[in-house]
Amino acid sequence: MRTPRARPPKSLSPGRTRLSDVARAASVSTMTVVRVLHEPHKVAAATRARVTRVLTETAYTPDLVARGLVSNKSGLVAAVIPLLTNSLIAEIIQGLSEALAPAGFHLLLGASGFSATEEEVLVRAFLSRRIDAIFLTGVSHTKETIRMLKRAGIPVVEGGNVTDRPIDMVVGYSNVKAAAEITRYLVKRGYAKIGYIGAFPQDNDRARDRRRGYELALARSGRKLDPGLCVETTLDMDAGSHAMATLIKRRPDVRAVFCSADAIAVGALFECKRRNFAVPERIALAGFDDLAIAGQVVPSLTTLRVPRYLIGQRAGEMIRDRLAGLPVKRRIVDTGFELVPRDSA
Amino acid sequence: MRTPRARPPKSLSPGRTRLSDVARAASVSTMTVVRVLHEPHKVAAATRARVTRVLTETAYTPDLVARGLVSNKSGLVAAVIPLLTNSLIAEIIQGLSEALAPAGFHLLLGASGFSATEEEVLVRAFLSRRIDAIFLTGVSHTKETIRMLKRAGIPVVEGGNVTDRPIDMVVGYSNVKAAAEITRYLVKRGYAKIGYIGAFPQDNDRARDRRRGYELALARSGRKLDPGLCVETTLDMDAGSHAMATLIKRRPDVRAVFCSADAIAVGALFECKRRNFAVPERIALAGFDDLAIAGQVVPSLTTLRVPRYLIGQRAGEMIRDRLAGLPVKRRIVDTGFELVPRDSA
DNA sequence: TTGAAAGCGCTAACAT
DNA sequence: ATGTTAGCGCTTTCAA
Repeated sequence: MRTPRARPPKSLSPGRTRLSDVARAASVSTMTVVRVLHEPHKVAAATRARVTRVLTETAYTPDLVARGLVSNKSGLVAAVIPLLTNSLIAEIIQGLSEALAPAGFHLLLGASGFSATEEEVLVRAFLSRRIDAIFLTGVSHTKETIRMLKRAGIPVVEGGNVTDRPIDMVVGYSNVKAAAEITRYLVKRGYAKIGYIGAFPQDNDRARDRRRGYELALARSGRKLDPGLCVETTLDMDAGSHAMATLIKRRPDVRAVFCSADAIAVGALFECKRRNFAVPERIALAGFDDLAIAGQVVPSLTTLRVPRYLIGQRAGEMIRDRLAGLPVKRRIVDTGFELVPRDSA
Repeated sequence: MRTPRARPPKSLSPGRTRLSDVARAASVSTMTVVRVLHEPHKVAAATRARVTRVLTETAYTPDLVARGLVSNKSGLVAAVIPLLTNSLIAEIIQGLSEALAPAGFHLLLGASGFSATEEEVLVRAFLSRRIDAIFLTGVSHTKETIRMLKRAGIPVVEGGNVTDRPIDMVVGYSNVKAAAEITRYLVKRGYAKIGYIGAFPQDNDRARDRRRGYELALARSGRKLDPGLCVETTLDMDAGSHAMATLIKRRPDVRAVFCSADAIAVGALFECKRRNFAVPERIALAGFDDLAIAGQVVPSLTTLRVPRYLIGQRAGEMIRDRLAGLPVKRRIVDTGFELVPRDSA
């Protein structure tokens, strides 16, 4: 038996058609098939027709892993977010996904659970996959994360906050300014004691900055800061209710509360309702994000509108343009925010 | 000049350390480095120490693309979902992600926008990446999607609904039964005209089945179906408000409404409030999902609790076990649901 | 215990 | 217009 040709599909992929399969079936070399795929005009019409037919017959789809190995481009964009169950973040990712999909990029998603070191682990792993670019939530990361990313030299977009010194690019708004603006609004309305309920600031620069903005606005208005008026908690509705209960117990004379997220504010609002504390007469409330629910609840929630979807979309566009070799005019995009005065304060 | 050795890093990856770099620095062959990485006990202690040192010094991380090419395993699990900005889905993905991450799998996410053909496009593309497994939302897919997946032979988990004939595995609950149960509850409470507001059923078997459950329960109770009592819309709070307005206008005598999602129900609830329609006295309302907001609104929302996070988590576990070669006892997991009677109906 | 060779599926560079 | 060669970075035989 002289069978150096009896190659039983050594590859583990059972049904997959390879370039070489197509080439053999069309009696051409693999390069000709590659050309039909990438530069069809360079192939004679007859040959092209034959190859194309085989291509469709065998339902050939390129192996993106092999292609990635040689081209050194994966077509993968990673996004590291703290938690997906958060309207703000989910919308950013939806925007990112929709901007990237038409350009042929796939999204690799990692949840860090509000941990900078976990973020670092994810970034390292994603770099091992030769990702073409990455989106990070927020602007504070471990030194090692930054080092790895700079060394990799890929486009990096930080999102949801702003900074003068981004790793590469950043798109978001100033959480400090936004929180200060809404706090100032409460001050102007004349509320005496203004409290704060926000998310834990640990590895969460957005939450940290919102609290800073609150403190800054109060200080500027000449008020004394009372840590007892501030409660930090997890970022959900039930936590908002509990935090409100805690705050009322601790400072019964609290007159207004700035909540660093609408989810928290809505929880706080309903806690007030259950206690028959009129809003805003007894306690005024302000939120942050302008979720759909904010406009629906009664009283409707005074809050701060931030362009969630847009942030993801712009981030995706910046990545897309950079990878296409186009110039990206601005590396720092401040999307701004908008105060939305409603009935709760 | 006799320099066949002057290889200026031909690879485009600038800083990346390769296996061969480590090998050279440690004066061993690449195979020895591979062994230190995968079967350290097979390497002499001294050699191992030397290699390990170089490994850390150079901060070597394996190239997962190259590894994937030869091992035919990518370490990638894909998830195709309709839309991320949906608490139900976001929580499923969060559960999936958390179950998969410890096992070292990365998540490739694709949004189909409630389109079966878009899902097909994504599945095809993901298969080109040699994904190890895939999660699909719902149980209805194009024939081609199913064909490709069966041919690929990878673990497939469909989630969020149930079926007797999954492509491979399925974890969810019966949307028909759940919707029927809550509708039956409304019937038992004695409400005369019971309406329905739900998401568009196009390429959305969960929505379709919920409407079926509603119709089934009404029919079984001997009631005549009135299409005028049913409104289909998009899946968000504002749409819920509008749909409620439409329904009230069309059937002013509607006495109760089953909303196929809490987001819709909450929108409907606030629409009733704005019209000073007492809930449940004038109109009773029931939702579906048991989002956090359902327990908070006043009146609290009667709804159906489904284990969102758990569905993703179980799906992840099934995938993990299958890829680890462990036997998966049940390919069809019915997580069930739970009626949550509250004040709105 | 260690290494040499071959090849995963594709593409860039160089022939013909 | 088409084909041949080499090689991406890793792992799997097979040898030494």
